[in-house]
Amino acid sequence: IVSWNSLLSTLVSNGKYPESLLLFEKMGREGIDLDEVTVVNLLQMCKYSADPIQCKSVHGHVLRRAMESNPLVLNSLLDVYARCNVIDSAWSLFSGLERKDVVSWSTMLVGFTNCGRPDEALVLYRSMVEAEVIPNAVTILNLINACSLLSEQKSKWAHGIAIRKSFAEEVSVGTAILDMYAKCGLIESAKKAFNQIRDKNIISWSAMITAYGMNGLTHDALALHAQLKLHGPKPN
RNA sequence: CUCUAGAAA
Repeated sequence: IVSWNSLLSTLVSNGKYPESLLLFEKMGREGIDLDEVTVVNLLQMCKYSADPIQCKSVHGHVLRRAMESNPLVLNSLLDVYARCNVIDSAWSLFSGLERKDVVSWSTMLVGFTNCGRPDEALVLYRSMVEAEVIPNAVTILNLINACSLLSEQKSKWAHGIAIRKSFAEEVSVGTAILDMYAKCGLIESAKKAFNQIRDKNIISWSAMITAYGMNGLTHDALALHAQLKLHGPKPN
């Protein structure tokens, strides 16, 4: 089963969607028992093909095999529902969870944001705090993204949270903050956020460069690009 | 030896 799973996993991560489906059917024919790893791999493939029907059928397997206790399975399922235009299914699954971890909450947060309901993402964040779940860098990142769609006020509020939890100098969070300000046209704030990032990577640099570009500061964009070539990080 | 959420373009 482990070798089947690892084969399936490589197919899925290379985007070989039809091939993985074939492999899956073959597993069925050979009488291989699906375990939770198989299911998670299948869900990954559903999410790249954004296929709610497939997703339902995998959900069926989950129920049939009593895998509802595996958080990895549930969280992947949640994620797939959340991005297959069936946010409501995601929500009802989420509400039914007895044990929600940071990943469940964060997944739900992105779900709302991607569905164009960032206000509900904020409401969700508040419930998360009430539930005393500790947010991590990913959570904050998603919160920032939600706020960047709302208002400048909310954005600053989210930035404040990032600072209070000392996530502001984390690369990924810092880059999100930078980008958020860039989209509001607050180029100075974006620049400050950029400078506060500890270990800038390619993504932070290119975010800053396009930030200048978006605000018509072509000269600064080019200057930064030159600096990047001098002492910027290597692509990774 | 296999599995879940996250940032720029």
